[in-house]
Amino acid sequence: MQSIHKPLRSNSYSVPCELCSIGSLCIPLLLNDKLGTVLDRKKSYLKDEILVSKNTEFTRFYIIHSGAVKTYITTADNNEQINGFYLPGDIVGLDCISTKKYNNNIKALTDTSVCELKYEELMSLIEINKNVRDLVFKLLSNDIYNYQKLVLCYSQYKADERLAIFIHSLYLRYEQRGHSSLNIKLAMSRADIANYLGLTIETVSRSLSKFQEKNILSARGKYIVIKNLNALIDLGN
Amino acid sequence: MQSIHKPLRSNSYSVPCELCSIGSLCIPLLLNDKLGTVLDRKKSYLKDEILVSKNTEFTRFYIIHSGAVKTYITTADNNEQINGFYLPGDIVGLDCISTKKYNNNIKALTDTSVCELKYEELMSLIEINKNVRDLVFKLLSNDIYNYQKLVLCYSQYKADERLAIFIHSLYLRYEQRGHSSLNIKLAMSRADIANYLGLTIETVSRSLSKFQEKNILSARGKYIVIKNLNALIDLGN
DNA sequence: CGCCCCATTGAAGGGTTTCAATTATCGTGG
DNA sequence: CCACGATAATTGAAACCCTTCAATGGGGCG
Repeated sequence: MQSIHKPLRSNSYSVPCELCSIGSLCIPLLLNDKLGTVLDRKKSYLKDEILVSKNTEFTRFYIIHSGAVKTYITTADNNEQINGFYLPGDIVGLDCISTKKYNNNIKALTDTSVCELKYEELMSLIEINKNVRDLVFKLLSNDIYNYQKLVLCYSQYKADERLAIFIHSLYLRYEQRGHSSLNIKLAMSRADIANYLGLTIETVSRSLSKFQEKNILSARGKYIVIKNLNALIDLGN
Repeated sequence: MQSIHKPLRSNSYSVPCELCSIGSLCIPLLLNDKLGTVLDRKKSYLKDEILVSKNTEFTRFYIIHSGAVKTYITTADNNEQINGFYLPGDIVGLDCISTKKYNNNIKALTDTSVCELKYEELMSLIEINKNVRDLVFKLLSNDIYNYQKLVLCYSQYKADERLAIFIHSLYLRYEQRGHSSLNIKLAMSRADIANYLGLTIETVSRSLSKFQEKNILSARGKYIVIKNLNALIDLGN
């Protein structure tokens, strides 16, 4: 069974540089001569490795090339609270410009390679390149918009609806990065999904089972096949 | 009874210009000669007046001078979903840079006066003033950070805790704007609070009653007096 | 192949919502 | 200034959804 899914979107999924959120404004492409000072390309981290600890000095953004990371804080009672999953093409750290510190821990969900983009050097680049400036504004603003949608998801929707929205958003995110497919390989565990959605593992599992009974999707471990995209969208209102 | 509270923080509460989120970088202060082209100061709106409708072209930010506004979308089933309250000194519209459209409706909660800051002109100002640029980056980044905290609030906390966090955050926001006081006049109704926190009116009301039984605060209509700030903070873990 | 972890499923309990009724507050006009 | 009506807020009881606790099943990795 698994062999049906595995080739469709494996852990080694990555975006070509021109499809990442930096897009055609990738700093190395713009400034070949500065390559290496602004951007350390393709640094690798192992599954469960911590890229960044909360409250350490903010020095650089992380742009996911392959794999995936989660951002989370540790609450007073030593629980994890995940507030973001980042997939290939995504940029991590935009929330840190104001605080100058990392507001979250960043941990690799699988083996992950990233481009590391130094904050200070990006800022100096902004001064001499209007396109880079506009891009960074756009990325920041888009991040806010995404969080607004997440807030909406939490405060308005029930468990089934939240999960439907979550899976659909994963579909859309892959699509935006040029991987339009009804077959999704989850980078994160059920526990991570539950935590992120403000639910328990059991509830997520039960909702997935309901979706399968309704023939909306099939879920087998980390492999999800969307069988009725419209029904999935409807569930999220 | 009401007369005890009313003078403490009335509807006419406003921040002096140097305490708003724009701070010492207020555009009119920086560029006296450009005043009027970049910023229309102190436009007034009546209670319940809609400043902006969702999906209209994004042209300007709104900086609250006095009063308050809420941002919200209307869901498919014609319900409101509030995702932000903006108090004097706050800036509205940062999420619109990427979409070039307003992502939310903006409505005045009370009679409200705002500074209207044109987007295009702010952008040209950014090119010639590094401080303005850094400020805008900071505001954007801070907005992301705030939404992260809101997401945390939703997914991790129960009704009592959410409400405690909400009231405490109002206290902190007034404090940051130079109005440090345990007496808070709510700009929004119970219905708005409930909607924002993902709860029902009844749950909010019951939680408030519990807080009063524990002598943590007193709530009378829109007037709240925090009687035990530490206990309130503890409730939010 | 076997172990361990992750995921699934079931049943009971708790918190929030829903529905309903009452009380309080605000704005308006006499 | 008080009275009135309309709106907002509070309180109660039942229903529902999600969580919690517990047990079973399955998949991945050494």
